[in-house]
Amino acid sequence: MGRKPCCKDGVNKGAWSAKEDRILTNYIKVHGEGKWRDLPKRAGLNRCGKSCRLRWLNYLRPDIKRGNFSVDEEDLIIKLHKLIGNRWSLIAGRLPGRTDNEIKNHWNCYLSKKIKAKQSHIRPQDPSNGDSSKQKNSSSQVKEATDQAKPDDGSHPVIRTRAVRCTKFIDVPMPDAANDSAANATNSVTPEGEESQRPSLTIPNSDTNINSPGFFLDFDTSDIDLLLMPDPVDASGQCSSYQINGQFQDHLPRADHFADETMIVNNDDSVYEARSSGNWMVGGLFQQNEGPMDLFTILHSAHQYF
DNA sequence: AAGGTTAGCAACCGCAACACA
DNA sequence: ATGTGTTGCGGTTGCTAACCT
Repeated sequence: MGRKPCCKDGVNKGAWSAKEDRILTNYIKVHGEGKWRDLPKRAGLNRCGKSCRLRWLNYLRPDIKRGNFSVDEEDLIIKLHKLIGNRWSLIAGRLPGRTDNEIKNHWNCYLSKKIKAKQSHIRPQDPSNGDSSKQKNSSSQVKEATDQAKPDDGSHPVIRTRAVRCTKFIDVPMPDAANDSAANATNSVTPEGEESQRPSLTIPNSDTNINSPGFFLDFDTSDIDLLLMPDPVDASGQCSSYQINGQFQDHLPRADHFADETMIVNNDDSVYEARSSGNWMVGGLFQQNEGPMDLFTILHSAHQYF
């Protein structure tokens, strides 16, 4: 047996009337969002729950910003789209008041073409591509927009982000011998009886100085093969060292910083996100001024304190 | 003025992830 | 551990107004 169909026959489809909007808005004001499946019946609407949810999230929500996209918003969309592709909800999460649907539409109708025009201005059209002035149907336009997510050289394909919640931040005074740490990367057992400086345990929050020496704890390292933290030295977003599967690399394939210290990093087969102010972290740059350090070594050292 | 085309927007659909029993 | 229901996401379609010929 399959599941019950979401929308029964006989429910209203298409554009919402002002009356339906009013009923839905009033209902959600009183009862709150959620339970979308039952909502139409309880609210007295002849709509399917999915349709109600969409109408509320994309149109009726009071915090939705209407009107044209600002230049800053467009820049951010372009930048984020370059990094993470068609992940509209993630992009929308960084544009307060904008919905994923609105951003997607704006991209498909306007931004993708704007970028394409810009690129063809910089790079003359490949003659093998045929006559670019020919009309294109809407599905091929959408496909083009989707393909914009793929870098031209194909070197940094975006797959998807993984996020791991961490609950502890260890503020560790870096040892003076930090410059030895890279060499000790695979063997950093604190000698018996040697008094180590005890790190202070804090809960990461918006005040956590991610640039201070230290690291996040309490996430499953078995599922992480790239660990990064924002480089306090290099504000351009280019990090000078990092590791994948325990191997140090010379240069990050690509990295970017955002105002809230989020960093999304592409490498050959993964995308990771680190967000310090939201207590989220997936990997991150592992770089101290004195030189790169092996995260797992530090984690091992730190675990002795817990 | 009329018909065709394009752009912008709202909504639908299918699928996958998640939650929960 | 598994099955089922719910929710969220991204792709796509359809409608309408504006613009063009």
